[in-house]
Amino acid sequence: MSEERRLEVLRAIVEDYVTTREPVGSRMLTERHRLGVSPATIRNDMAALEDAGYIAQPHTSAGRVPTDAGYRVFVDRLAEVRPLNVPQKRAIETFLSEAIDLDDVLTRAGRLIAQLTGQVAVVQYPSLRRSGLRHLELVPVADSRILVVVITDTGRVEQRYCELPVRPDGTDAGTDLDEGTLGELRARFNAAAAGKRLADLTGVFAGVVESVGPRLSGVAQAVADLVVETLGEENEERIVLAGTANLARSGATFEQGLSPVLEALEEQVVLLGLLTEMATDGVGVRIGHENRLDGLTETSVVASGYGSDGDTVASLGSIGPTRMDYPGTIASVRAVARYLSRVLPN
Amino acid sequence: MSEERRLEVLRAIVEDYVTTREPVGSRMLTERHRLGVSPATIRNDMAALEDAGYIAQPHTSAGRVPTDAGYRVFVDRLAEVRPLNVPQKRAIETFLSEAIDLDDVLTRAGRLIAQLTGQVAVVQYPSLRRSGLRHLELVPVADSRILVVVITDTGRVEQRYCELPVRPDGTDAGTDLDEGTLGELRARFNAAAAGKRLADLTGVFAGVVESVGPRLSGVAQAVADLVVETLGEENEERIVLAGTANLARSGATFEQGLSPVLEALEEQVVLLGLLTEMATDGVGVRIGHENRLDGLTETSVVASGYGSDGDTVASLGSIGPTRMDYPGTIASVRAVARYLSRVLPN
DNA sequence: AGATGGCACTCAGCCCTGGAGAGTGCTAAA
DNA sequence: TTTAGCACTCTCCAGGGCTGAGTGCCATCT
Repeated sequence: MSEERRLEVLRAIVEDYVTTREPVGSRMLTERHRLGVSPATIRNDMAALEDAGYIAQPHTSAGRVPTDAGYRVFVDRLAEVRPLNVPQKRAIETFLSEAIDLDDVLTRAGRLIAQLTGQVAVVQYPSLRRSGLRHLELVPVADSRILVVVITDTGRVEQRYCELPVRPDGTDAGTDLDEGTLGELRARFNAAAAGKRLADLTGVFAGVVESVGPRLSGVAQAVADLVVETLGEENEERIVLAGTANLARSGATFEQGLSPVLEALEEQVVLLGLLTEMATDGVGVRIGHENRLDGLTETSVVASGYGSDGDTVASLGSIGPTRMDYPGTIASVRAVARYLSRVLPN
Repeated sequence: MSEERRLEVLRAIVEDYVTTREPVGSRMLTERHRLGVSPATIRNDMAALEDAGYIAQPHTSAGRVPTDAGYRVFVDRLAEVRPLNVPQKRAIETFLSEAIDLDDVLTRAGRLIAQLTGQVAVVQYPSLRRSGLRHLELVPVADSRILVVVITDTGRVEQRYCELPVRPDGTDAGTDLDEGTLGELRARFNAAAAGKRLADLTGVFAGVVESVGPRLSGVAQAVADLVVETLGEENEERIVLAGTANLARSGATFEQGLSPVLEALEEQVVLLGLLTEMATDGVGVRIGHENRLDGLTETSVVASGYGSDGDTVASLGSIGPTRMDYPGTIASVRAVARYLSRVLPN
């Protein structure tokens, strides 16, 4: 009972099951693949594979279905990478290059992956950690709050409301913040901080806060804190989803129904955790229960990091039923990640 | 056969059907509502209501189900507004006031509506049309493109890539755009345009383009065009979705399955059209086929405009099966719209 | 020892049937 | 105009029998 043939049988089972969505039996297998042996032999191999935990039967006298472990072996040892064809590559390139801003690039990347894989796409916004500060803008909004807009040199724009501290004497710090004063504050900040990286900012800002005098120092400090926090590492919090409808359309049927899946997808924080956890160089695959997340135990996640100059600033990926076309999905995710890395500013 | 009782029967049918999700028959009706007449009488009324097109039977000898027209009558003439209770109002207020920026406010508003109604929430980003320009920032990204960031006085931030025109002599306009030159351009734009409204900008910008000299005028013109376009009316294009999972969870079952619905929800452009179309003062309701959109013929949309100083700058709403709790949904949507209007800057 | 053919067994899926239950429409009477 | 009664219709469900796909095991062949 040769080891290679057994793996060959496993591959055949996975491939057939992915395309037909039906448990696959020994006869079908011999008919559709040139394995060179009879159904009875296959049955013996299947029994061994079942003992090893790679396949299972939904019920007695049904065909076999790959288990999570089976898919894992398939992905790690059996799947051949299948590069995209030229028209597909073209499509990616032109579609991404038509984007008008960062939001648009990421949205398009999401749609692209969703369309290529026929599954749900997830795209994480690039981290701000490595960015430098380009410009700071302060906009009065109400007496007690101003809007702080941070523009980084990677072209990312972040905005935050800043609650102004109350002065010791009880008056709102913002009440006498007229255009002029705010303008001066803005000018000082910009003069001091332009081009600086996050690591240096704290020191630079301290200087600014000192220089503005006691009347404004509270406000200045609040703004400085907010900017540092914004550029800090906790803030990689936005993601783009696309292709949710594919879940329902594909007829993918989940034991629990698809509401737990949809719920998991709405938990952006958790999704983010998953993505960052998987962000290595190259494409990573999480199969079924390998995702600890409750709603995603019947799905697989194929994710890849991306980033301009080789180092990963964020991740993107595709989520679908464990019974998915792994080689195709991996190829698509990788291709989009690469093009995205090339297109991104810096 | 009194007209009032007939309407009363219609109301009872709608209410029962919404709660039980089962076709409602004459006996049930007499048992659960104090109508003071026998089932037989109800049957006569029901026959009349059916002739009028307000109710229908899924099959002979099943109970009756309201039609789109029936819901319409219910909403227009029979539904009593049911204001939210105090804890709910509190929840809205505190949850919205915790938001850290505009994105966050709208995301939270979406979640709120989704949770209150148990349906899908849609929130449109405020229009830029009435905003004034507060600041313009130019960031070099590549030789042939720069990033233009527009900050409005309502606290909205928009970013766009700007493709630089090629000079007559064939050289890229961006090649010699160093920091200094770009800084000068930026300063000129800001000095001239700060505080101006869209209507006045075209003229102001023309002056700037003139003043920068022939070497930069191409670039300046490109930037000016882009800004005007960005603030122009075609650009109210973003929306937030929330609660998609509710669709599946609610067990709402659609004839066509829910993929057409999910697809419709992904068509942001179309959704936007729907929302703006419905944006009047007060809450508007579109029932079933009243939405022309293919995927939404089995759903109803409850939407309301919102905006700071009384005039509507955008809309938000809730989408669910035609068999929804209209009074509750209307109350929730209206409440969130009002609080949002109050909280929004300006 | 490994591969094969044969055979008995299991079980989901399908169709058919009959009965129960819910609800209607109609008619005649109050 | 309302009501009671009655016949009729139709869905839903459970039971029963059949079919087909697939397995596991055993004896046999190479």
